[in-house]
Amino acid sequence: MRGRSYSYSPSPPRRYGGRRRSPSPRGRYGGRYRGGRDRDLPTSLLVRNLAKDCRPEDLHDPFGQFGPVKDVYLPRDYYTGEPRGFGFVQFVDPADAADAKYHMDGQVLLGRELTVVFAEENRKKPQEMRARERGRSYDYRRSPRRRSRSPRYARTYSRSPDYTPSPRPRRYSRSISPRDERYRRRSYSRSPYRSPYGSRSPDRGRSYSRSISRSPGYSR
DNA sequence: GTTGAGCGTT
Repeated sequence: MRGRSYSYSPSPPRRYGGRRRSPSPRGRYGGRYRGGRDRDLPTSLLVRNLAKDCRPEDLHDPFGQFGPVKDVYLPRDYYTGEPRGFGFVQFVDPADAADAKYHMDGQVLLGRELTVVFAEENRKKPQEMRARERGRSYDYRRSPRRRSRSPRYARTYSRSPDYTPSPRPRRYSRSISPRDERYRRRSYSRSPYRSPYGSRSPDRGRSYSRSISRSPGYSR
């Protein structure tokens, strides 16, 4: 239980300044980094001002001209499913990312001027976002699904042409669902599908089901 | 090996 041990971080985490957005127009990677270490350069670009109907393909295509794109991800609202209007394009080579940023920044895509910057923050995990849900509007949790039945379908990322969406035959997904949250409030292990009394077919053999649950009143 | 609820949505 180390919770958040950032004391052990030998590398000083780059301070993003909290909420204050760093007004670095040039950014620290304005030009070519003469350190020689390319790995230090970010490979993820944050593309802002995307059209609502912008798809990962639309980004992957133009951005891919500068180099192999590792991944394109368009975050969407988890509850409403609406596109947030920005996306991430990750390159394999940071040099390509810098090049793409330079060239694509200001370009018009789908009638919108793109704003490309380097992704500063690291990727966020769902668990991290879950904590964020507290700060969010409370009303949003009431209607989590707007487009699909499950948020799983809300994903709009294209990673690979052959990406397998993790076809889990398991129907009882333990995944955290905005709706599922309500269930966890009260019971932890209780399955909503199974009632303690399990009256699945009350019409049929009701006395029968009873006998299964308990001894048929046979000798106490 | 990774993370799909990624920060900058009008």
